[in-house]
Amino acid sequence: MSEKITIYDIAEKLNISAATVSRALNNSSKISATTRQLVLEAAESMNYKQNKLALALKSGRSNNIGVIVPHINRNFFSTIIRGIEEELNPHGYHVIICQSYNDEAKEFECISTLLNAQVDGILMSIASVTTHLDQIINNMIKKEIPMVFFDRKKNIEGLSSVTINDYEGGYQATQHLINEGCKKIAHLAVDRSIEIYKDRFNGYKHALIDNGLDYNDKFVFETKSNIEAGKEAVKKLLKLKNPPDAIFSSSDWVALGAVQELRERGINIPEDFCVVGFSNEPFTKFLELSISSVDQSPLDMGKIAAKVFLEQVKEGGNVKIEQKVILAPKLHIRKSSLKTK
Amino acid sequence: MSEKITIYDIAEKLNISAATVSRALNNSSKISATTRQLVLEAAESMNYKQNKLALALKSGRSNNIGVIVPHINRNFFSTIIRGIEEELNPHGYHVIICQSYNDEAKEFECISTLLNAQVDGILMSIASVTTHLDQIINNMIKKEIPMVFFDRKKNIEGLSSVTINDYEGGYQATQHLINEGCKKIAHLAVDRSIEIYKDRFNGYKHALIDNGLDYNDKFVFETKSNIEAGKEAVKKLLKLKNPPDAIFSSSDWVALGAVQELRERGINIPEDFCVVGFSNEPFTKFLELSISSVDQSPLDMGKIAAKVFLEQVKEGGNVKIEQKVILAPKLHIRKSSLKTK
DNA sequence: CTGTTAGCGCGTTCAA
DNA sequence: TTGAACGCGCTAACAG
Repeated sequence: MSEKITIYDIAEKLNISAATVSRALNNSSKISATTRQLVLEAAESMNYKQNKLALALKSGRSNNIGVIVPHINRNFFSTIIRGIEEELNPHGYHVIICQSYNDEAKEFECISTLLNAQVDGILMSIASVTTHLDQIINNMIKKEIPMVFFDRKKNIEGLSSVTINDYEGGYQATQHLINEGCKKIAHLAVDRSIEIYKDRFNGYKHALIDNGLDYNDKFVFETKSNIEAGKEAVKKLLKLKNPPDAIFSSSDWVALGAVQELRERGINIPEDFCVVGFSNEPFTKFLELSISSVDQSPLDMGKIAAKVFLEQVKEGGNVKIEQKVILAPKLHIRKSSLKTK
Repeated sequence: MSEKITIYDIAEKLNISAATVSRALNNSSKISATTRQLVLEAAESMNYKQNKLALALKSGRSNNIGVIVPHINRNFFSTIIRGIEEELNPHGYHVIICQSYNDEAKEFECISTLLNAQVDGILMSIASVTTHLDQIINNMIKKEIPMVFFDRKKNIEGLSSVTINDYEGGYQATQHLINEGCKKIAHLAVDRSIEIYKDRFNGYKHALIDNGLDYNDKFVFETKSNIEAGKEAVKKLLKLKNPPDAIFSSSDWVALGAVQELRERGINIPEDFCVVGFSNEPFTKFLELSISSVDQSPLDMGKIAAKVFLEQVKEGGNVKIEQKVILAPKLHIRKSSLKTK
């Protein structure tokens, strides 16, 4: 009864050709209103569903687009994905998600997988700076499969990206700590071979310099992006002869770990030590000791990345548009860094 | 150079037929070792990639499976998805994710979308109890497209599900509160038309009865699953003539809102009021006032759901296997409900 | 306005 | 062991 219904089935029933059915279904102009009506009704009653696969095979387009993120279970990334979906679904695109787990090899697999699945484009946040990526991206450019980076990008000619101004974010966070009276500000940087973390670090560094404070190598660590890493970093920092009185962390999770370790040692926040994180993960807000953090407006980032992709395909691949959208970061000041004035 | 390479291209190069190329690539037995070797080398050098779309059109299988969850940005669901991926990727399946946003109509769209995309199966957690679902699921059964429920299921003959024992979870949480000396335990239930919430409620109710405590309708609210709803619920509960001294919430987010509201009003937790949540979201653990919660082992749930799906397709649709896997919940006791003895 | 034909890329008959 | 032909379901080109 509900076996696969094709346009041939409905053509047969109506004693017309499959092509006519196709035209009726696709709102072609070259068809009479009556037959169109007939076809539509028949299709409805027979519970016809278009086979997207055949369409994809025919058109060379799958209407699927791939999204690659390091981790799906970070609010930042899941929110970006929501933004992408909200923008793309109305245009008939579906989103296939892969996780790179910040692993180069896994990321390579993700791209291959998606390309095998014949996606019409890839929106991604890179796991790391890899040379492998170069050749695969060259292939994509030749095949005219758009790739759009969000958040973590690579600078590749012809490819668009949507990022925030991470330098500015790092600068704002550090300036805020300085304004609060912190003199010895440490920085926990994650992996500075990735542009965003490098930029945040540079923002931090230049804010120090611009304010006449010393930049100190010993105050900067690269860590994993998790709670434990934050705890470890604090342990190391407090062992220094002249320990810091504040931390600007490029990761909220690291910031959280730092806060936990500091409190465990009886250090008062924010009176004796201030902490600022990055990403504005929801938990930073609802902790009793809420953590200041830099918001990256992930929903907008996702939506804009999707829009950039749509413009790319709209141009039919003839016009190469390379957009570099840079969003403004927004520092949310909370208890962890706000000394009562 | 890297235009689309088909088996015809490599057939032409080798002066053989496309069929032979196909055979070589698919490890057919009916081919000589030499030609196979030749084909494999040529394919490699020409950077041939199989067109999965054509394969899917031909075989009727896409190697994509759809996953539908209410929200992607809940750690519980994103972890389930990770479990599904970890289990399914090695078998060549890719995962397409859709969000139903707990909306019936949207959920209906998700299923249609996925079926249109010719997925080989759907793993889902339902948004609500809908009659629409029945007919669409009947179609899937006829078409022999497996559907597996996880967490939020519907009881439909022939369909498998992976859930936890929510009744037991509710019972454990409530028993724990009773053991801590709480006498008047309220329950925040989300939507009891959904089985899991009904079961948790029943576990709560029977724990009360089994311990000789009164069950009181006025102590049970249905709320949305967010922080604000928790705050509102507490406001209402505290207005009662004889207010409760504990809350068992079916949602961690609601529990968090409740805790926030209670503390805002200067009520001591856990001394004067205990709170237990459900889902074991990460934040429950790292709050300074950590919240007790019932863990649902989402990673296992995802993996098992995937395994159930794999067994289903392995049987080739001939054998109907209906599995109802029920995992054990695990209560994690934290500060919000542990009175110092 | 409608029908016929062809082809998207693949696997799988049926012959040879 | 290999090749030619076909069909999966659809749309686009060309006729009529």
